[in-house]
Amino acid sequence: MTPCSGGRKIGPSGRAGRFAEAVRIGYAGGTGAVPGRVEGVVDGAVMLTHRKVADILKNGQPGQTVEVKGWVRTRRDKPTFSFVEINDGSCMANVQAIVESTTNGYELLKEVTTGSSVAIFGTLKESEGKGQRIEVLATSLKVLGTADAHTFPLQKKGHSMEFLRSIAHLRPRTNTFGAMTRVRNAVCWSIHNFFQTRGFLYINSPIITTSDCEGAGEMFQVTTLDLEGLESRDKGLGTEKAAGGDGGASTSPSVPSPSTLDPRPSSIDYSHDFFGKKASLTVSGQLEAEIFATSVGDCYTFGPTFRAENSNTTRHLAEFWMVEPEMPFYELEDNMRLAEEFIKTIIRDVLERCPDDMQFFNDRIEKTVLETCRNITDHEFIRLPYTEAIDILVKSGKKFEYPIEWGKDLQSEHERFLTEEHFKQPVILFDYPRQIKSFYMRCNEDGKTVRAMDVLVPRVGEIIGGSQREERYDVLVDRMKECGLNPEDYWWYLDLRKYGTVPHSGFGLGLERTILLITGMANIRDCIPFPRTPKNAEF
RNA sequence: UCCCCGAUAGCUCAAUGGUAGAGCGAGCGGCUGUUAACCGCUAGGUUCCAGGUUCGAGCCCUGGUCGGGGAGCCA
Repeated sequence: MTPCSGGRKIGPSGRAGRFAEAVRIGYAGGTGAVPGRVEGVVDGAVMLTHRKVADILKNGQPGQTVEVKGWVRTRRDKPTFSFVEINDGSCMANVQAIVESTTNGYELLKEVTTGSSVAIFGTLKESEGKGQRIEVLATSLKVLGTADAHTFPLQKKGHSMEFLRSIAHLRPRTNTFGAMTRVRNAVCWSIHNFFQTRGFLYINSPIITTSDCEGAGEMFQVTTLDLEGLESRDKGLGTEKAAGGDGGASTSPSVPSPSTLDPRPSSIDYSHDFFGKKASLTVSGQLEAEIFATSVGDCYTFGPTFRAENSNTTRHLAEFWMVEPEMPFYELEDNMRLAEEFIKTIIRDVLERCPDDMQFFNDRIEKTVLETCRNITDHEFIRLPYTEAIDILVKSGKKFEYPIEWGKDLQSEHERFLTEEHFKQPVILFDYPRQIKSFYMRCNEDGKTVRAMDVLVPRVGEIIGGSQREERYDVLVDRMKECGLNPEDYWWYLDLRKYGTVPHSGFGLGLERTILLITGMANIRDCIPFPRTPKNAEF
């Protein structure tokens, strides 16, 4: 996360100096910025010449002289003066400035349109109107940058999410995306804080991988080969598929991967490629996390993850952020306990740190988000074995589009029934049939199930997928063969079991799905600054 | 990738096969403190693209592009 402090050094120190100062303050300050708690002075830093809107609205007192800088949201003219509302992204609310005919720069008011940037110097006073505690009586107005009202796309009125996606470079200036950005930041802070306060080490797992068994989905290829010089092989969207990755379905013994089905002989010699072998963007940091969990202990990865599947849904991105903790000596029950505490802590932190933003989401986006959040923090998650879930679904008498049968993976409609209708709260499903789960999940003694777990939440579905890992060398080798995998390809993974193996567990949490859950946004593309989806990487 | 729906003014949407409309936004004017201000006036269009049917297509047909919802894959 970016240590974002209210205090920055200004003056001749220049950009590099300011950045260094910000970083230093971030480390010293520890908790980072909290909306509404912006400090004018931090750790001896030079006081800002201007104050953030969040600070003025929260701490500003009548009589104080202030300078406020930001972007104009709206201007309302009266015969002898104007109201100018300024937002700088530090909080949901705008600060209202009164620009009078006696204000220096009053003649510039024509240029003060929605979207323009201004610096206003003035005195704080109690507001005569309703709706705000305090406002700025301007003594001088400077227009930093105009925004042609004819062409500036953002208006005072609401816009559709689809339209805002088409102007992703300007949408952070809206209430919704300002709030989303602050909530996302709070979630990231909470994630690091949760693990750091529990002694987990943050592992920077690689983005580029040459492991063709990393799995969990179709991969984006990374190459420096001259593709235009190569004969087109009509790749289309993704042709690679391998086993593995948390929650991923296994490559069934009877179903070879698509790449082995390709009748065309490979004419590409990867020994000439940059890494000397075929390379891809990571689909999971789990393998790296397992290596470190079995050496330095509790750890987590947190970074971008890439899936080249041609998924066009409100819950999938081609590039998303995933948190993957991995813990030695944890069995499945410990894993579930940690996952539950993790989600609850994130939600509690966001509610505490972003109350205005959350109120906004509840008022304007989805009127049940606060209730949903409280419902999650206040109740114990249901723990339900897969087999019992099947029973509940069968006995529900509800007609589902897809049949319910032990051994088949649950469909979205089944998961939604359990979490939205039957229990009306998060459900942790565990002990899934071994034939629908990945090779690395620990086999149960019943010979039929593995120690997998999925955390299902209302509206979003699967938010966490995880498992206790198979730590028994021989069992893992047999399981790989059962899944049609060649153990030799996994020699280093097997080494972890060969030398000082320990029971261990882990899971993966989708950051954007967490944002979906907490904010009530309808589409995951609006839960990340710049969404990457099939046919979309414009910004 | 599959199924369904859609694309008209800057935005959100109307428009029986027969003159292309509204609200908001924008511009101008008015208003003694506004709060998505309010009141009046004005401007604003290659109806997604390419074909086809028809005397005539925003509307019907074919193909494409893009977008939305659902499904699959999964986080």
